[in-house]
Amino acid sequence: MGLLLRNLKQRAILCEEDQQAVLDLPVVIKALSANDYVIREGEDVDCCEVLVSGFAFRQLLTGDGQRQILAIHIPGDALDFQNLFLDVADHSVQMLTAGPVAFVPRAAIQRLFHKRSRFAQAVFINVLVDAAIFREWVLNLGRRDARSRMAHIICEFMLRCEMMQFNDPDNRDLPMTQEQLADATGLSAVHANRVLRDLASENLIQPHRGHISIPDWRKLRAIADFNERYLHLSQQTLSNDI
Amino acid sequence: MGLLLRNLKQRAILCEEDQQAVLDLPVVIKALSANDYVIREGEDVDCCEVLVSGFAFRQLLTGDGQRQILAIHIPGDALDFQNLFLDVADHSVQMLTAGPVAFVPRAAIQRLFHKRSRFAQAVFINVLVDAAIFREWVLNLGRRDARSRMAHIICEFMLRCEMMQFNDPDNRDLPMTQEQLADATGLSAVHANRVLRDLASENLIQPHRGHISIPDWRKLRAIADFNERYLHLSQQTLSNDI
DNA sequence: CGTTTAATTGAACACAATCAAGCCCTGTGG
DNA sequence: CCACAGGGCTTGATTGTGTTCAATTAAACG
Repeated sequence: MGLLLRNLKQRAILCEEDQQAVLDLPVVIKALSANDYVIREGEDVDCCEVLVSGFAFRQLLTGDGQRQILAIHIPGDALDFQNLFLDVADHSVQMLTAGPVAFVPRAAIQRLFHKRSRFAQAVFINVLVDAAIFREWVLNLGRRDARSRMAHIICEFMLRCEMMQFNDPDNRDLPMTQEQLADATGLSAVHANRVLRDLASENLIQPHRGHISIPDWRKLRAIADFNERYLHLSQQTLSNDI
Repeated sequence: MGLLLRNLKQRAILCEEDQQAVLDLPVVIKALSANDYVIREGEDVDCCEVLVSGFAFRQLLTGDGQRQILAIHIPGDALDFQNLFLDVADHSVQMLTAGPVAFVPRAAIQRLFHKRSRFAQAVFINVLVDAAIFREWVLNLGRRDARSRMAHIICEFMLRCEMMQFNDPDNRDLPMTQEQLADATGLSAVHANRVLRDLASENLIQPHRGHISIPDWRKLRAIADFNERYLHLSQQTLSNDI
C-alpha cells in the first residue's frame, strides 16, 4: 500500500502510527486486462481499489446505452473512495490499459476512517479533489467548444501525471482511442477524429496507435482555457513540504 | 442547526452526544438577498454555510466569462463541505432567491470531524452524494439532447424537494430564470427558451415569471432519461428507519 | 408611467452529428 | 507467406441541432 500512502500523505499530515496502519491494510493485488471492470454500476460495493500501475476510467451510461467517460485515473489513484459509504455503485470503473490493481476490503478502510481521523481527513480531501475535477468537467462539457474540451482533458491528464513524477516514459502517453476520447469530451467519434487531426497538424499532440503523446502540454493550455486551480496542487505540495 | 442535523441524520446514525455536538455548533444566521455570493471563487474559506431556506446554486466560469451552473441547492443543504479541507474555493456559490444562511466557523466543523467519526461519516456521505450528482450532470451535458437535459435537471430538483417534504408550497417551484436554466444545461438562453416552450406546450411544466412549477414530475421522467439511483435515496430512508 | 429585467420570436449561420465508405494497421490461421 | 478479419482511423457528403444576432413583447417594480 505504499502508493496509497504516498497519495494520502500528499493530502494530510499522517503520524507514524497512521502511516503504519495504512501499510498494514489487508490487500490482494490482481492483474487486470484492458477493459476489465473494476467496479460495475448497480453492484454492491465491498472493496476499495487502488490503481497500482496502468490507467483506468469512470463511466456512466444513458438509458439508451450512450457512454460518457467521467474521469481518467492514473497510478496511485484510489478508484473507490466514491463508494466508501454508499452501498450500491452508481457508475462503473474500467481499466484503460492492463495493470495490477490493489483490492482492500471496504470494511478495513471504514474501520481506519473511524479510528484515525487524519486518515479520514486524507481520504476526505481525496474525494473533494475528485469532486472538483467532476465540476471542471461539467464546465468543460457545458461551455467549451470541441477543440477546447479535447485540449482541456489532455492538459489535465498531463499535469496530473507530471505531479506524480512517473519515471517510466510509457506513463506520459495518454492511452486512449479516439472513440474513448469522444466519450470523454461528449463528441461523436468522427468529430473527435477531426479535432485531433487539427491539434496534431499544429504539433500540439502526436497521435500514435491508441496513444497520444504531448510534446509540450503547456502549448495546449491557451486553447484549453486550462487553469489548474481545481486540482488543488498547491495545497498538495504545501503538505508535502511540511 | 436543526436543519443540518436533520440532513446528517439522513446519512448516518448519530448518537445523542453526536447530535448534541451538532446542535452546539457556533452559528451566525445572515439574511442574504438573491444573487448574493455565499462563497466566491479564489477566496480563502473560513466558514461552512448551511442553507436555511430559499435556494442557491454553484457556478464556475470559463476564462472568457461564460457561466456554467454546477448544482442547485435546496434548504438543509450544506453549501461548503466541498471546501472543508481545501483552502481556496475553486468555484462560487450564489443565492438563487433571498433567504437566511447559517454560517458556522470552518474550524468548528473540522474539530467535530476529527473528534466524532460518525459526524465525519455523515459529512463524508453528504459529499459523496454531491459528487454523484456532479457525475450525473457530466453525463447529462455530454450525452443528452437539449430537451432531455432540461427535463433531467427539473426532475432532479423536484425529487430532491419531495424527499425533504417541504410544507410551504412556494418550495415546490423551481425559482430559476430561463437564462439560469440555460447556464445549467449548457445551452444558449434562446434555445433554452424554445425547449421550455415545447415542454410547456405539452403541459409537462408551467412557467411563470422566474419560476417553473411542475404539475407531475413523473411525466418528465421518460423524456429526461431520469433514474434516481445517483441520488442514493434508498440509503437515506434506510438510515432514517433505523 | 417609465425603466428594467425576463421572455419571445425570426432569420441566418455554424458547429457538430450522422451516414456511409474506405483505409491502414496488426494479429491470426491456413 | 498470404488471405482475411477486425479494430481503429480517415474522409466526404448531408443533415440537423443549437448558436448568434437582432429586434420585439410582456411583466414587474419603483
